[in-house]
Amino acid sequence: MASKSEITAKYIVKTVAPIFNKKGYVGTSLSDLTEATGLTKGAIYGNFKNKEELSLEAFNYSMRFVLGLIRERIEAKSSSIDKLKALISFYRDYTKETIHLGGCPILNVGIDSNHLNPELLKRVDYIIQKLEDSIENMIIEGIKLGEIKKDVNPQKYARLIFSKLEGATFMSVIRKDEQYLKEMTDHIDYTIDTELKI
Amino acid sequence: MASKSEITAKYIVKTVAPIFNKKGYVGTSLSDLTEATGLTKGAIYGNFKNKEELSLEAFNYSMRFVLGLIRERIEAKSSSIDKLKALISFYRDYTKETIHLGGCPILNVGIDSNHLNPELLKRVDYIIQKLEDSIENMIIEGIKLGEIKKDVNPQKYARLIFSKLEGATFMSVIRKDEQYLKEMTDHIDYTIDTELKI
DNA sequence: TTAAAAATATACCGTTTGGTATAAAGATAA
DNA sequence: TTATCTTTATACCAAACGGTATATTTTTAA
Repeated sequence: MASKSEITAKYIVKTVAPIFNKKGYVGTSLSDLTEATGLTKGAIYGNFKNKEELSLEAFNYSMRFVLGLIRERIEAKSSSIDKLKALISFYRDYTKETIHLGGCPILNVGIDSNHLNPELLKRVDYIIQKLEDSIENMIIEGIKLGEIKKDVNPQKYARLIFSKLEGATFMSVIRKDEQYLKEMTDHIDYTIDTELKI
Repeated sequence: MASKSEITAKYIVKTVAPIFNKKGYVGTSLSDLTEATGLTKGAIYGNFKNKEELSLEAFNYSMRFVLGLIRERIEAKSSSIDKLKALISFYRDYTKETIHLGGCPILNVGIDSNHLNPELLKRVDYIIQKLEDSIENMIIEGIKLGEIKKDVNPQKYARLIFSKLEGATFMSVIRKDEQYLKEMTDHIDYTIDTELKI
């Protein structure tokens, strides 16, 4: 059975995750956190060492959420091409899927931590690597199973796809225009059909 | 003749631009600014209304710098395809070109201002639109002059190209790996040759 | 039901924040 | 050289910052 503080800790993380994601680490004050949670500093500092630890947990929470959605979509598919396209399809509605988080945590926390919080940046780097590896492995698997052309460079292709997705996400989020993600995901789908598929 | 305060104002903007770009608006304190400039609050507030105005001027300065470099490269070329490729080529070394600014101001200030500073965000939006229009016009010109296929959608293509460039920039900056920008610019060059060029 | 333990609230700390009023210094023109 | 005007430095302000010690409440287990 979960203790009281475990429940509180989870509640805090869930509640403050969108705030850290939107306002950034320095932009988020303790009073933002107490106001949003309805708790006091005592409750927060009883469950977390300091603001930095909480912000790291908040990022982890946001990423678990996003990665969970991605995993769901991918695991529902069997072939490599379908898995790849399921990932792309997820990003087609990415702004809607992550609106309650306040945008893409990779983008937000990546930029936010780049010159201010090396530990958080390391975590972002790790997550990106993980996602890229996942794309790369889909392609490798596709080649093995004869679904994808042998001369495709899996790592290079994974990097390109992920960069494109993040770029379109940035544009859609900043400009409040889904068109960027729509067109980019269509474009990636097209290249999968023409350049990857056998 | 430039007055004393005009020179000082320019010096301040130039000096603080990389700080705002790296640390963001809230992450940059007045003491950061006095320390970097060697001036006092009196000098700064004698030349700028407040921190917000200065941060806007800092972003404008950074963008003038970047746009100036781009313009240089593009104006050296005559054909539309060459202009397009000059822009792409600029982004190939984008991290090096903007390292003293502390990364891409569009990316940094875009994310930073998105949930905290609507006015700055509007300015970022305007700059993006301007750059996209510039790409779009190159393509339109290319179609007119018979260099680029007629069935290409200039606006759509401009959005795709710019999103790709920003995405790769993000990845290269965050992961400290030029490979993303190298591969992406190669890829865009390739699509120009295969999809645009007649 | 009660005593111990755990979790939360309150009250406070020194420091830093953005900003300003005023004093001092520097430039300018007569 | 002097008086005026502009620019910068100094000294100060209230408010907000992250964080902590302690008091109070709530949960837990006997």
